[in-house]
Amino acid sequence: MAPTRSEYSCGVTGAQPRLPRYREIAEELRAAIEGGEFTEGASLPSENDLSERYGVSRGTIRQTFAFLRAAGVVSSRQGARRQVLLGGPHTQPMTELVSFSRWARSVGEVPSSRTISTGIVVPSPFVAERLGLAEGDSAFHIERVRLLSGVATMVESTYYPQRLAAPLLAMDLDAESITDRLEEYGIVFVDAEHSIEAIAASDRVAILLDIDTGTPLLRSIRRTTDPVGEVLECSFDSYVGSAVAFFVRNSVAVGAVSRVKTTPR
Amino acid sequence: MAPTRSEYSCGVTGAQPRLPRYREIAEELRAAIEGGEFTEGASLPSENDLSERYGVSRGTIRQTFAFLRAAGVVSSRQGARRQVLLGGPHTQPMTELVSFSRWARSVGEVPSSRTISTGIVVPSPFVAERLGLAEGDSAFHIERVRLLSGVATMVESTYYPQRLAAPLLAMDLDAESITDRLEEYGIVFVDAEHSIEAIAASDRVAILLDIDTGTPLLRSIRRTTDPVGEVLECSFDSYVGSAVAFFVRNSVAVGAVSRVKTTPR
DNA sequence: AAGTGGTCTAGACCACTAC
DNA sequence: TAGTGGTCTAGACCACTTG
Repeated sequence: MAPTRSEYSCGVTGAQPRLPRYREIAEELRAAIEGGEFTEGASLPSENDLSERYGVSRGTIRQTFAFLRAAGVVSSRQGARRQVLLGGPHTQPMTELVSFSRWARSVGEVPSSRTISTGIVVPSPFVAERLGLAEGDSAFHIERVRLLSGVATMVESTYYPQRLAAPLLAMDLDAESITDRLEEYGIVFVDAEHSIEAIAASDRVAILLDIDTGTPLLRSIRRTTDPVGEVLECSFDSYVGSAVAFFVRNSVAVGAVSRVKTTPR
Repeated sequence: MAPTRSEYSCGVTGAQPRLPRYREIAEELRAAIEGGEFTEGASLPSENDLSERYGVSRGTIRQTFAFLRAAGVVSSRQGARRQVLLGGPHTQPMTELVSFSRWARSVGEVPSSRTISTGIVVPSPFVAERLGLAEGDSAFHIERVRLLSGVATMVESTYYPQRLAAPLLAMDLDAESITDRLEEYGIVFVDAEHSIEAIAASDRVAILLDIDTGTPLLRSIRRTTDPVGEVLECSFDSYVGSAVAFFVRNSVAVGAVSRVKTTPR
């Protein structure tokens, strides 16, 4: 039988693209969990309960749970009710993970930045390969110190493909979120790879962050791509070790993390 | 209509539980990708192609891709063919992420370990909370140095609930994989949370790892639970920073990683 | 305009859990 | 044994991309 939702197609409120039904339900459940209606370890209603309650098919409810599970909010095992996996850091990861500004605001801090240098450079082979450039091709480079409510927290050294140089040069790098502004240009970050390691602060970075040389830094090397798979940036983010951590939740079913042996570069 | 697979129920070969069809197909596709049949960025066959080729419904193929996508193997966007997201570190993360031994073998190294201490302790409130213990309750503690082909690579300090003390005491900790052995007891690790940060090596850890005090370490605090949600371990793993990194791939759709502000402990 | 992935329905059987 | 989640089918319409 055909779907019964007469309002199946997009609303014309003009606002946002409207979430699919299974996402709406996911957000309601997430809100209920964060609101304390279901505490950590509590059992959630069954799929049949929910499909009746929301007037959707069981398949839709399963989509909802697949989403919440990937987000690390619930666990499930065959035969038993699903359980809540503690609140933990709330998750809206992709955008927040890529944008320092958005993340900072989401944790209640005021983000700011101090630009150290910008310009066209010929990147190292390591970066060139990740940007998909031929050897000798140049890239646009920005180096910034990022501050959390006034405290220097990270040094960010980012390489962009040349085609992004124009919009980037037109921005006030210290005042706006690059990610937000690029989004207005229709440039969207959809996939990212992060390599997370611990390194010692170089003299240069130590001065920028106002710490001692050799202090442990948490460095994330990130490569971000757009919907078509084109590389948008390759960034080296060095965080003051004592200020930031990465948090990962994974289950047998969903695995996006792995441990790798580093080969000296 | 009912499913047409007459062999729908489990085979009786007695071997392993047999993978569901969608996983079998996923492994075939993964093998094709790793075998170079589809290179990075290549387009994959359409869902209709594959459902015909494998003689399954489109829904099953979609399950296959949901799995591969969560594993970070493929990307997808509405309207276009799915693409291969580079080989990267091969993924069988959960088990490998939890077991140092399995991981070491999977990267072609020989794992070994040197036990520093074992015993019943009253853990810190931080650990007690994570193990789900009341204040003052005791836990079983094991501290080991882990070596990769003879090189000290990590110090592992793990707390287990008391009920695991018996099986643990019966093992030869330096010779066997705890994870593997516990699995034989029917104890399975299904969910894990990792907090990843950079710290400086203490005097004690420096001696154990044969490095200088203050050297950057990559520390992962892990909490692992079984299918019912009972905590199985809380572990502090400190890796020599130059030896190991964590690798994460995430997309807008699947987010298991987040960045957190650390509060000094 | 044709093709592709995204969303949704309705119904079936199975494996496992809990009582 | 009843209930729950896991797997699978068959078919529908939609939003989006590509030629």
